[in-house]
Amino acid sequence: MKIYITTPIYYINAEPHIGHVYTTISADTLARFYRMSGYDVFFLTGTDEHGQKIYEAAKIQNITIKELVDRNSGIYKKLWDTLNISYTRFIRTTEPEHEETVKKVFTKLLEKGALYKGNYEGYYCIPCESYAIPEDENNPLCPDCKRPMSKISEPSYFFRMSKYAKQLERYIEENDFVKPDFRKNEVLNFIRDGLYDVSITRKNVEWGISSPTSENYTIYVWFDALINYLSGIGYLQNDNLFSKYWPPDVQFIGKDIIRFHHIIWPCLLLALDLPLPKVIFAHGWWTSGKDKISKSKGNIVSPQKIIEEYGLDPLRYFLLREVPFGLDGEYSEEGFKKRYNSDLVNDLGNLVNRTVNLVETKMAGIIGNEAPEITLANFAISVFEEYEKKMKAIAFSEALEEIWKFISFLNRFLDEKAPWREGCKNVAEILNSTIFGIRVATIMLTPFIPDASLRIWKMLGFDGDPGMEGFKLLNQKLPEGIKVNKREIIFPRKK
RNA sequence: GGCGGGGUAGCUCAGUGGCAGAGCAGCCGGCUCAUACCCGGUAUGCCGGGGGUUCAAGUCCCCCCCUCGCUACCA
Repeated sequence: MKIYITTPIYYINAEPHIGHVYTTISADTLARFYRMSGYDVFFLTGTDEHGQKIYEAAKIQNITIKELVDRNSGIYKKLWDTLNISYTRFIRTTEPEHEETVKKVFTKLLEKGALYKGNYEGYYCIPCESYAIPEDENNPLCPDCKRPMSKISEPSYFFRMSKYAKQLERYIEENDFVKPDFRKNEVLNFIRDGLYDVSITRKNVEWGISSPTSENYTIYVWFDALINYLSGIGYLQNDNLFSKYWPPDVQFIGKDIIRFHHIIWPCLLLALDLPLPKVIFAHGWWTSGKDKISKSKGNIVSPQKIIEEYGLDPLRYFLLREVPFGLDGEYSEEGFKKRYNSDLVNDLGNLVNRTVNLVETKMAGIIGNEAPEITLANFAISVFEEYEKKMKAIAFSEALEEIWKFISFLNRFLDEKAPWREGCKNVAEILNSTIFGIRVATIMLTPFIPDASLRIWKMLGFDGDPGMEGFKLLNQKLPEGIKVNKREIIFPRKK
């Protein structure tokens, strides 16, 4: 069983922010979940490095383009290392293999008659370097930057997208391709209003892949960028790899790039006679003080700062727990701290700490391997079933809620059994069962908070790594004669 | 303007025509192995407004108000 997961490739002209981090952590968590489920996972991410803005930026900074793209791409790559992102491949659009694939795709589409030469007439925003349709033709302003646009006319290759509208409409109607569900109608309406052909080359862009034609055109960046999902697994280059993983099972995107991914991208694949992705999931935005987080609004949320203060896993946890995946979320320091203290410190951290403490004081640190108490064991099974269902539906916050139901159960279990009480008969059974429960919770938490989970795992005295061994560990009884390690506070209380 | 969501407790939201709910926050008390977890008790609502159907309406129908998306080349 294979699964192919992608993130967008990130445009290196911008500094990575919480939105990039959110998409990538989401994809990573799903990738880890499927790996633990025994799937053969290919997880692709990378950077988008072409376009006029990159060219200008290098000029302004007085460095070569190569220096600029290497440096900025490196910033992303390094950040993903910091965030524990388990990508299979980090693709860069400036790699020769990618550039070659883009040209091959262009040629293939041309041969199939999916591209034709035409003339682009419309409005152009010089500062944005983009074609756009202004709201008011009498006073054409850029929909993006609100500055005046000029009317231009230039030859261009067009992609015959209109031809695939009906086919795409049917695919969307009949499949769970557009996620979340409430986006489905938006996309269908858009298609039903009629699709235009889209221009895919530019005349005046100096930094990009040149078209494999006699004229000197540059392939427009979005076209170049979308092809990464193909070139990343060897399309037209490595047939074994490609046929093994194609089509994508889950593609993560932000809601701002739905158009490209739910319309243009599948049309492109239809033109190439390739099977369409199973799911493209558009997540929401993080806001702060009700505004979209952006540099210009000055309400930047720095992932690095959060990590310095709380650690990586609390950030991963917060992003996926706080908001139902797909909706917008409000970020605030107070909200973060509340989640942290309430869920990670009070519920999970305290459970682990009190249990290990009891094992130390009541059982000299040794855990037995008798079968766990029956209601606990049954609850563990039903929680995992729900968890698995939620994860497969990419409902991260709900999956975490399931885990927390179980963590609450374990805290209650301890309280009701009260193994610290004088004359408590079955201390060993109670504590072994609780440890068994924490072990189950830790395994389920691993895709979300791999580092903290492993630390808990080690503290309980278990060998190996649940991230490597996967969910099959759930069916095993506890190893014999395990001794817990020294107690450590995994999530220190804040303020 | 067109299409589609929402409007229910302080906050986030669940709610199949049949006694208005959960989580978090609050208050009172208990328990206490622990990074104060758990238990018991308690408060809080014109369920956006108006009309209708019904023995019975957050729930179904009609009208209105407010709000948020989408309405093509922003990676």
